[in-house]
Amino acid sequence: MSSNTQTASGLPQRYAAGSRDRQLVAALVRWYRRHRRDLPWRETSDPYAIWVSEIMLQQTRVTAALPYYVRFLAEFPDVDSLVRAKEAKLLEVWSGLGYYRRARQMQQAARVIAEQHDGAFPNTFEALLALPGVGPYTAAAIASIAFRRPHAVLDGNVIRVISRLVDEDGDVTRSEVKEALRLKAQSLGDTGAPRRFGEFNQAVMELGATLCVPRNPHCLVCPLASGCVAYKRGVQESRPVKPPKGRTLELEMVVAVVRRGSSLLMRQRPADEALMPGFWELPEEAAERLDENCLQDLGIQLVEELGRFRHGITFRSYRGRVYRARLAGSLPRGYDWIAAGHLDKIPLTTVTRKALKAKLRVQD
DNA sequence: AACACGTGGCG
DNA sequence: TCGCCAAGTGT
Repeated sequence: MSSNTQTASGLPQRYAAGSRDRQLVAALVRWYRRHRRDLPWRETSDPYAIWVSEIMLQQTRVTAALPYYVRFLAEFPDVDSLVRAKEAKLLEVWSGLGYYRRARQMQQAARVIAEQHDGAFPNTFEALLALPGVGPYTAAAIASIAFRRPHAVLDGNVIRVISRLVDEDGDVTRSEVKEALRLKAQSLGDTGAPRRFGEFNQAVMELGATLCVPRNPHCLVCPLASGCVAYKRGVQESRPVKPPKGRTLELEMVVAVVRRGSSLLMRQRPADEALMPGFWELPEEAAERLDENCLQDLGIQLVEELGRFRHGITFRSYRGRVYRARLAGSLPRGYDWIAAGHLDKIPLTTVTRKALKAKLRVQD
């Protein structure tokens, strides 16, 4: 499959491959070897460590993932330690990185590896794809980087680099267009050494992350410039083509700081909650419009505004206000008093971390 | 197929 | 400030 330039359905491939491509790929790999960033997951051949890095890098920048990667591997150095990890510890280590489902899925995958693969890391694209949290991108990345198998990755970087290279003008959110780009990436990688496909994949991604960036790409120093159709036509800034985004929904949010001595009123989100299960948070309410009575159902009366913050999730944008508040009735269901000194030992939602930070700013 | 999921950096 | 978007996956 890897060297097949036809689609499974027998459709003709969309972009031609030739000896020109081989030269471009060679130039790209030379550039990569010279300019690649020193990153810890590039210094290991341990499939487990490479898997951890690939999961963390999903929709996440290298600079954001870096400290988490180091901490995670120190805390959970192998499959076995991840299987045995306490959920609270896992979430604490992941807290702040985002997409928290990834952490739980990693533990599920670790269990699958321990139980169904006898602890040996799966080493084929198909077996990797079967792991929770591992999709086509991550399976191809691990297969090529850790196991030297010839599978092209398709991520945001590859989409950008290849769509510019061939001047793809179709909407890259469409699956047919993405598949055409993936096939082109595969055929490019197939012009090089099969067991170096991982290096090719990383070279394309590194190019996308550092030179072939969304705005103001550095085409003058790009190793692919001589073969880049979009650059030739001067339309590189207009590739890839994506549909316009819908408008974001503006919402208000109120967060209450209720103190008892040096403790704060907080609740742990239920384990079956869709959004950030198991995380701790201050009492909060969100709606289009909120007044000072908004937390009365919990018996909470707002006293004084302490600070403001903003928070956005997908298409929703929250304007948050933090209030000093007091508890009129008894302890609301699901709530507890948490010692302030304990806050750095439990996983907090980002809204709560932002609220506490906004409050500190005001009180300083 | 279209959405939801988090967060931070950049122009 | 604000929108874009980053080494995607699951539903």
